[in-house]
Amino acid sequence: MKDDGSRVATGSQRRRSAPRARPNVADVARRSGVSVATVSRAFNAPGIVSDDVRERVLKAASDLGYAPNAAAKALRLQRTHIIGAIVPTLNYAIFASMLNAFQARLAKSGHMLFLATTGFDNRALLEPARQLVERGAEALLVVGRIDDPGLTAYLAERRIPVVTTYSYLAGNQIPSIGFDNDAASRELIGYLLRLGHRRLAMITASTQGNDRQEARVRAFREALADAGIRGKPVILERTHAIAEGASALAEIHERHPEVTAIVCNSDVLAIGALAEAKRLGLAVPGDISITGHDDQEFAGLTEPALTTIAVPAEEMGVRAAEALLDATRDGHRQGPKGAELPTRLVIRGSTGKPRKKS
Amino acid sequence: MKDDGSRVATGSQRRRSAPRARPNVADVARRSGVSVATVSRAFNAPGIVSDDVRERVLKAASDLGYAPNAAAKALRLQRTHIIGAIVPTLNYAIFASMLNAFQARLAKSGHMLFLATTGFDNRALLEPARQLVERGAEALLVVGRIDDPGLTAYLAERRIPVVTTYSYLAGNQIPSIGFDNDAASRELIGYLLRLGHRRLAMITASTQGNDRQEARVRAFREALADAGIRGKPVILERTHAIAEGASALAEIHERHPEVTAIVCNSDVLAIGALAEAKRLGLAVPGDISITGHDDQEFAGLTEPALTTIAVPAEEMGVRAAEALLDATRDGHRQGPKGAELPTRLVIRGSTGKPRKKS
DNA sequence: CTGAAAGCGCTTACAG
DNA sequence: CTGAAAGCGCTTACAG
Repeated sequence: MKDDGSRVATGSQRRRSAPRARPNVADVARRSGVSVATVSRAFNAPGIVSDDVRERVLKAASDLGYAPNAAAKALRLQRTHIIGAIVPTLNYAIFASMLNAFQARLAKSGHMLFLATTGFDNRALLEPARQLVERGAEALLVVGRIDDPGLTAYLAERRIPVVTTYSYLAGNQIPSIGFDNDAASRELIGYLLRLGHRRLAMITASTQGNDRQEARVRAFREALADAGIRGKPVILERTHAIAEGASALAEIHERHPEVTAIVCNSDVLAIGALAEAKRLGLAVPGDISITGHDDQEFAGLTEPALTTIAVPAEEMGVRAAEALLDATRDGHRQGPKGAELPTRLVIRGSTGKPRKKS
Repeated sequence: MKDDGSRVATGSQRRRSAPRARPNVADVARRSGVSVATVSRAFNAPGIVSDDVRERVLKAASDLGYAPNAAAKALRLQRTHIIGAIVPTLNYAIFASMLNAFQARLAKSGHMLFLATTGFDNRALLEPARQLVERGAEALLVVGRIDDPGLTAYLAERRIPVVTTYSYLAGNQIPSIGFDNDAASRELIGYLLRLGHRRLAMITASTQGNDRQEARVRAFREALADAGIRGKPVILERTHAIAEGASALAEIHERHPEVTAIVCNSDVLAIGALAEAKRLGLAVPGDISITGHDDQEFAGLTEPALTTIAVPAEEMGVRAAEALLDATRDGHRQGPKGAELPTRLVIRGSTGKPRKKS
């Protein structure tokens, strides 16, 4: 806890050597011959200060390179203008893109972003949330449904506005800005059924604490049932990686050769499946149709290009920022508002009619 | 600036209604029958407090849900434990990946991340840097060389440790953690020359305020000159987008049909070029070789897979975090240390011997 | 329109 | 080992 001595200094004999790194209101006040109160007002309520005094203060401040101390302001105002985000990872383009838009929107309103990354399991959200809040976050963006009642309680107790993204969850206690995972997957599956597919399989990322994957799996089961397709649906749960998509496809090929279409719950899994299909000499979509989820940039570039579901990543980021900014504004303390955003089924070359029965 | 009245309250009659959102040291002190000084010590210098008192304090704190106020600590300690990062965008996997590793490493040491995104032009770095620092960042990660002497001066004056990533710039005033762009590009170009290519073109992203692209362009010119290849090198400068890579390839095909190999300064540009080559009926690498830069995940998945340069994204993030953490530690105020990291030429299917002269 | 003073929530040198 | 008090840098109710 030792320092070079010039920064922290309690008592009266502070800063004897080098000039302090950052000038404060007192320095500006001295230089412009007014009180610190006036300096503060010149910045925060300029209309209330006489023109010449204001100019003098501003000039002095700029000469000195003065900028208000954020910690002091935060302490005094009980307002940090910091918003936190908890995302599974930045190594997934859709999250990165959402966050990019989120932070840009925050910056536009003079807010800072605190970022935490956790894995994909939303049951481990309390700790990072607490960290963020204790360090000053006044509101929180989270990806996916909050399952932990402890977290909900913690946030409610401190009146921290939260917005859940990715999944739009109607009627949930916590407002969500996202899309309907169930409907989006059903649309895709409906399209495959209409093409004539009867033997479908799903490759999903872990559903543990991941409501988005859960919803897609449920949609799959229900859509098949609704279509009168009997038998245990083929569903393989893997971790979220290209290689896992590949090995899952290999397993389906070996153990469920009747399958003609594979619904992957992320483009990453689909890419892996696609590569493995080629390796095995399967024609896509001739022998097997493959679909993805999210419409990452590379989805349009594979061979064949991937049929997938485009997801409003940027818009979720912007809307979440605005909802949180709003909920955090002084006076307006009634919680952020959710919003359901549309997805889009993007049909490309990786899907087609099922092969003739062999 | 109105509030619900229960949060900010100056004077003696504060919090008459609801209990305050967050308990403070005084609350804990009262509940455990000690002074606030002791409460503080129980947390920050536990060894100095008698066992039973410490336990009592900790119990009271936990009952109350006490957590220290970060702003107050920051003000008192003159230490925020916040580190800032300025990256061009999160929409580029390599930056996202670096940042992901950076923030994870910071979190492990109890530090928070402030993030700012600017475009690719490093001449616009002063404003975001100032924002970050004024809001409490104690150190800064920047991508690419800092060209603005105003920024260098600003940072030096406030003794803000900075680390520049991506480019390793030996002998620079500001330490850098990255790789040698020149050497990496030369290695790639050397490989193409050895394959027999004589007519090369380069597609680069904007070199404006982007030393990485600049270095690669320079390497290209010099490598060609060194190889005794005369004539004005074909260099197309585009913005950083798939479609731009595509249009650049089309232009090369039309105006420089003699070209047999195209060096793209990013995988994104290369992807576009690859797609356009196919569209034009050019065989890759039969008619034309195409290379990328960075080895993003999708680079191995295109058809043919992309020959490219793998870049140590995660490691740059981790090392930058450690360097900054170190430079920021109390006592140790001698500036972060740079490091040169290796790249790796990844040869895949998009490159081959040049076509026979037609 | 301006200033003196209190207080936001902490930590720590100083005394005991 | 513990407490009283000062002070980090701000803003604002209160007085003038």
